[in-house]
Amino acid sequence: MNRVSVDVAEFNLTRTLESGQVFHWTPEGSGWRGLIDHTDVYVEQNGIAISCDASHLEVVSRYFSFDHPLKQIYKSFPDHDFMRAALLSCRGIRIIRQPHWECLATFITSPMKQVTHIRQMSLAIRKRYGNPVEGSAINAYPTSKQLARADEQALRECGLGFRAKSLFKASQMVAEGKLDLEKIAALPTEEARETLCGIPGVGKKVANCVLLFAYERLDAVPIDVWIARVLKELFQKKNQKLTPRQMEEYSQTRLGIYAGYAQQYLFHHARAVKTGRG
DNA sequence: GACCAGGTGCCAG
DNA sequence: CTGGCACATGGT
Repeated sequence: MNRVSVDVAEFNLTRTLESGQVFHWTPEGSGWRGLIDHTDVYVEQNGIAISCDASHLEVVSRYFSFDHPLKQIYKSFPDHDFMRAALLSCRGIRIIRQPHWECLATFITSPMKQVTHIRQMSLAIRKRYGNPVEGSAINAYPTSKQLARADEQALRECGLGFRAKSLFKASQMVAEGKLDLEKIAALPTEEARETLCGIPGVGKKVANCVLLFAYERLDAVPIDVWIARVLKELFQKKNQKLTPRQMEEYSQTRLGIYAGYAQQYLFHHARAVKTGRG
């Protein structure tokens, strides 16, 4: 165990991990512990200094996207009061590069669930089906083959409710090779989205989450209940209603070329305001 | 106990 | 293509 430290401007570890992208990290000491794929990692932040085990630095740098040009991304944000407020309270959040299957599977469990519930289900699934990792209190996220060996009823016991069927079927598709998640990475965004939407339990919103959080499509905008409210706040003219189609259009044309980033800041800020943490 | 949560699939017009 | 509704679970 040999700790190293690197300076990263425009990075806030805690905000990033609490912004609803990823659900299994746990605060420990003055830092955070979690699994990056199968690697047990402990990360700390002191000012702009980020420290972790030397052997993890490469994995950590990629996972937390230290290469994203945050200054440039901030310049691309739309010029609105709410967006400025979101930047103030969310500064330093980076879009994480998650493993494809882990990201897809966790967001299949997300519809009509609060962030804390998604975390609970995710941890329950890891505990029941995932491989143990030495030094880690939680298991690795189970592979598609491991979940395909489960059954719908057992998945329901992890709190999934009606989402159990979708996750089970999706696991089978991937495990049987009917769907190659690695191939999706090479597709243009529109085709990648269509392919993802062919998976049970995956509609536009979940597809966009997966494109943004696992396939590096920084212009993908998941529109959930929170972002729908924000889009109305930003673009709805009074006495007019914003249709889903219009929200989709605005999200693509008015949030800048890093629309996914803008969306993440707006999402987190809107939630923080609501829960009194903003 | 009503209400809401990072929606999706299906069915009717 | 668009709007309405059922679908499970857990926390205020």
